[in-house]
This record gives sequence, C-alpha cells and structure tokens, in this order.
Amino acid sequence: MSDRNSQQLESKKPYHHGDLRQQLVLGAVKLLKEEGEAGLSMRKLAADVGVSRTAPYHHFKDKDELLCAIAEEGFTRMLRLLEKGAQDNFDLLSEEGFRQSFLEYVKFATENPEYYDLMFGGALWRSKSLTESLKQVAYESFRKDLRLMKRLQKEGRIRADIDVLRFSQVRWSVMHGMSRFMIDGIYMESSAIEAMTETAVEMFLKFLD
Amino acid sequence: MSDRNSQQLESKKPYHHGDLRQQLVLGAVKLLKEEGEAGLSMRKLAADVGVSRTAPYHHFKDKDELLCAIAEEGFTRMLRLLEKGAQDNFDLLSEEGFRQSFLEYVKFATENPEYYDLMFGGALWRSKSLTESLKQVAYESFRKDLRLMKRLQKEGRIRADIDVLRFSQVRWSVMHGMSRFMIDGIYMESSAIEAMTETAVEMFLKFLD
DNA sequence: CACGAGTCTAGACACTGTCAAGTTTTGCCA
DNA sequence: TGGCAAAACTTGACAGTGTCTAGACTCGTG
Repeated sequence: MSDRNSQQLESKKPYHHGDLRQQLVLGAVKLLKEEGEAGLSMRKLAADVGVSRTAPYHHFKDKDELLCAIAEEGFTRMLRLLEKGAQDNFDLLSEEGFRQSFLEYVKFATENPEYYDLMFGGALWRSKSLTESLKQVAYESFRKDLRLMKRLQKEGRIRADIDVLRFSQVRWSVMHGMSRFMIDGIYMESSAIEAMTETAVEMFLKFLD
Repeated sequence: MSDRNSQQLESKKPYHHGDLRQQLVLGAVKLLKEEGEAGLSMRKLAADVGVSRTAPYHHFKDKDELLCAIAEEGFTRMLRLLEKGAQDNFDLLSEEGFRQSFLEYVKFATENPEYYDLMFGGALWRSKSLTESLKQVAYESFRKDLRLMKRLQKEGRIRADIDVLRFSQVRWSVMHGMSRFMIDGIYMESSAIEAMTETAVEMFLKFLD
C-alpha cells in the first residue's frame, strides 16, 4: 500500500500502474545502454519495470513498435540538439560552422548508440513494421536538412549548378558512414573522429568554392 | 544407401556427412538471402542441410563463429571483385576510375547485403567474438586500401600535404554510408546511387587538385 | 583388429516473443 | 450513486531459439 502511494506521488497514475508506456521506453533505453541490443527482451523489461510479461503488449502491439517509439524519441532528441547547435552557430557553411555540425552529428551518434542504432538500423527500416509516426519524424528530418541546403543555395552560399539534394545526401552519407564505423567498433580510436572530420570539412568547403 | 552414394558422388565425404562446414556456410547464406537475418537459426539451418540440431556445433563453437565465417568469405569475395575492377581500370584517381571504384563498392554492398551486413555490422564487431582469421582479412582490406593511397601519393597523384590515412577513411566512410542507407532501405530509389556517386566523385577530384 | 579421435544424435534447460482467457481497476453516463 | 463497458493488467500456454551434456556411430591409424 505504501508502495502504491509513493509511486502515485512521483508520477501520476491514470490507471493501474501509472504511465507504463513512458516507463517502458525509458527502461528499454536503460537496458540497451547497459547490456546492448541482445540484452533487451520484453520479459526482462517488464520485470525491470515491475509488471507481468504481457503487460507491455497493451501499450505496444509488438516489440518492433516499442523499438519504433525509442527511435522516434531518438530523432526528436537529435533534432533538438542539432537545432540548438545551429542557433549557436548559424553559418553552417563557414569553415567553423561546417566542422561543428559534423562533429555534433557524430558526437550524438557515438554518445547515443542505443538510439542511433534504432533510428538508422536496418532492423526497423527493412521490415515493414515502421510506425507511421516514426516514418514522419524521420522523413521530416531529411526534408529539414534539404530545406536548409536549398536556403543556403538561394543565398548564394552554394553554387547554383550543384544539386542540393545530392549534396545533402552525400554530406549525410559521410556523417553516417563515420558514425557507423565508430559505433560498430571498426574504427576504434576516437581521436580519428576529429582528424577525419577535418579532412571531410576541407573537402566539402573546397567543393563549394 | 543409394542416397549416400549419390551424395558421395556430388561431393566427397571425408567422414560421415561430407564437408558439412562448407555446406553450413552455403546454407546459411541461402537462408539469409531468402528470409533475412531473423530467418537464420542454427536449428533451421541444420534441418535444411539435413543434420541434427547440434551437429553444426562440431564445426562452429558458436552461432557467432558461423557468422564470422560468412563475413570472412564476404571479404574475400569483395576483394576479388575490387581487384578485378582495379585491373580493368587501374587509374583509380582518374575521373572514370574513381567513379568506377565507387560504383563497384556500392554495387557489391547492395547486391550482397547478407555478406555486407555481417562484414561491417556491429553484431560481430561490437561483441568480442570476432574470429582471429576474420580480423586478419578485414584489417588486411583496410591496409590494402591505405597502401594503394600511399602509392598514389608517392606517384604525385595525391598532394603531399594530404594525410592519406584520413583520406582513405573519409572515402571509405562515404561509400559505407551510402551503402548502408541503400541496404537498410532508408534511401530507396536505386537511381540515387549514380547521382550521389557523381556528386561525391566531383568532390573528391576537386579536393585532390 | 582394436582403439581413440572425429562426427553425429537425442535429451534437456533456460530463455525468447506473443496469443488466449480471465481478473481487476477505472472513467463515465444514466 | 450504481452499474457497465473499456482499459489495464495477470496467469498459462505454445512454439521457437541457442547451447550444454551424455551417449552412439564411423573412420583412419596403430
């Protein structure tokens, strides 16, 4: 009884347990962080949160749907971070701005591999189990980047003969490739990040001239 | 009895079943191709090949060790392809050579996702279960690329002030990022490959001038 | 010809995702 | 206020997974 009350105090409990959905997502991220992808099971998660094995299925149709929810949160987190960075340093195509945006992207990826894996991992995208809302936020991210590039081109910061769609895709590919190599432990020395970024930035800036 | 004999004819059978190891790798690749990563289980594989569930464990300590063997084969396949390409078109840093090497890499990745996933997937690299022989062939691939770049720099095809290690890493990152986006179904239109490659090639060539 | 190594098998265990059927709790409306 | 449908939760069950152990077969070599 006192358990119940204390739980009611620290988080409003609309129905029985409380906001289980939120707690499941949080708990899942924690499990992923601590034990990796293999360590996240519905049953262990349920036990961790303190409900029966099948309780999560009243909030998520699937394990995939849970993973989609995490990925979705990942995207919003990332967008928040990148937007904040963009405000601090708006001139994306200055040498410093470009470098910063690159480093911030890879930093997010390497510091939040649990999220990044789900956001850009084949597990979700390749199966058709992509949640509609995840699709939306993901595509919005891509479109947002594209819009930014178009604006920069309109302002004359990118040559008119460059296809901004392809430019955006190539830029994202470099960042993605570097991030994946780091996360997956193929390039291991994190010192490489800065050096590689430096080379990449030089390349992009020279291309834009 | 006649089964045994016919099998003996089409493949030498040193012990009981025959070269189970090879057949397991082959069968696993087939399963991966047909049903994806989730569709490959030790038990199903064993049934497919026609042995008991635990038979594979006499040839591979782990499921991971099986996957390593596949990844290893993937590397040797890829190296063979790329080397053949390099012979046909030796001048890697000509516009056409650069384009070709790029396209060939992405082509291999998108046409053999079962291999590519295991070769560069976090599943194997992040866990410490990397086979020694896989590590060797993988690192040899990276070193090979680096040696090539060094040679090109010595020949004056790459400016002396460029750090070839970083150059090689960035180039590989773009190819890897593009490949991953395509394989994972995030960029879907395969027509994008050529357009993106075009942009990337322009960029690299301009960088080298 | 026997024996040990190499190869395969059946049985068992702990785990997984998820379905079906039942129980409790809640919000809402008469 | 009472009652009821719906939402949230539980227990039980099933098929599938990786992998361990103990035993059975078969082969090359002594």
